[in-house]
Amino acid sequence: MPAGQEKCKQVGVPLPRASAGEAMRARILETTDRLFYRRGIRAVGVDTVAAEIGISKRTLYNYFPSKDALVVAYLERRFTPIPASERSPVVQILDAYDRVGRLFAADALRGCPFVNAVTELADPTHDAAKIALGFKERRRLWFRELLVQAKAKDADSLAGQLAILLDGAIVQMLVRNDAGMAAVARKAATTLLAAAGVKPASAPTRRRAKA
Amino acid sequence: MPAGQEKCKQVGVPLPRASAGEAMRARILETTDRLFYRRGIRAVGVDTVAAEIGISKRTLYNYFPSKDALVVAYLERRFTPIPASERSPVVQILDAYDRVGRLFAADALRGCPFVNAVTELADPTHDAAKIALGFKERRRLWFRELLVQAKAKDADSLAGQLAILLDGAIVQMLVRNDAGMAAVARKAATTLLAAAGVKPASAPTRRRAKA
DNA sequence: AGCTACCTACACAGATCTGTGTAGGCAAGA
DNA sequence: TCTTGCCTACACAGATCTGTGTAGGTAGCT
Repeated sequence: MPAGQEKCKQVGVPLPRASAGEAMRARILETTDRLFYRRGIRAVGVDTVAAEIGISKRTLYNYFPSKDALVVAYLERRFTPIPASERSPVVQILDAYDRVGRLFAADALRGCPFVNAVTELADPTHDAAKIALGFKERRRLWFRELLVQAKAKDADSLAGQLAILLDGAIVQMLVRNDAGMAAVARKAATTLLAAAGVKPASAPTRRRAKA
Repeated sequence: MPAGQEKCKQVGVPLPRASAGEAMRARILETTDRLFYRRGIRAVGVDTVAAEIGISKRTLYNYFPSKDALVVAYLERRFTPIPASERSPVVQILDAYDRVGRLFAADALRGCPFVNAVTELADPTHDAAKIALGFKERRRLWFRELLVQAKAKDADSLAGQLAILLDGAIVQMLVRNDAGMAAVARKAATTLLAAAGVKPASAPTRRRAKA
């Protein structure tokens, strides 16, 4: 969905202002992400977003027709592709737990944005619910693919278990305000992997996580 | 915190209306619970609660001085003591996963009320955050006690892992709209228990969950 | 210079929310 | 009967929110 085009009415010009429109859109989404994620979607008004960016509310509504559209764009922007990795499947899986732990410790994690949106909006028919479902499903399939590569027994079920562990760790970090829950989940993941016949990378629990 | 007393100003009367006040308070909290939990705290106004009960907003504010107080009372009411059980520790633990699965299948579960409150209010200093933390900690300690009884290895760490699994299952049920995630978490719990030297009750995964 | 597209500032409609103020009804007990 | 306490109905203040309407400024392109 390219922005800045629907305004040009097919006049044939090579979209001279398209990049400017894209930049503005990016600025809006950056600030929206920060505010919606940190303070909550319902707690942040459109006025606040516009004021924080330094633009008028009118301009914001020129880029997004409604707050709902802004919410959807916010979640779609969070739905970034998983970067490919050269490392072993088991390391990639266990790294997922380390990553959320590090993010929380760096005060960059306030729960899962998709889960938060589902909770805040409380409307299963909202597009946000579909996006959240898509995100969870993609991660589960990613886990499953890695488990197949690692020749784990019952990769399908185990992928779901590992996904549950990851979401549980995020929730517990939020409520307990303790980044250590990520390591606890990681340890459980290690046990589950071992039970599925997958050997851990090096040491079973501890791993150097400098910075 | 007994209600209906602070109104009586110590005149010596044996609280003639105390029971009526208690009943009203209970009615308010029942409806509040249903609305806050199903539709969300921020989405439900005080007007809506009063109208649903069939009382005036003024009366509601006679029992609870603010919406925040109502939120706190709502969460405190959810913080019920864990009923003691005669059954084996392992069965009690695994039953926790079955229970959330059954509740979700019966459409009586829309995430964890404590986690939802933390997410919706987005304020770590709110009393709701403390109550939520207390709830999570109590359940972890309950798991730990049961694990000690079951002579599990490393009961302390395992209790945290099982708690993460339970919260993860609740989150995933909410987002995926699939009660089956409870059984997935249960299976992971069984694996973790087995790895800790604890034997499952009867069959390792399947369990008769009629009704 | 003139045109066009985008931007700002600002007001405003209309809805919603929390919390209070007031006047009066009604039932129980002295 | 009279008082007291609780309830209702209703209006309202004041804040907030989404979304729109309008007038005018400004920068780039022809």
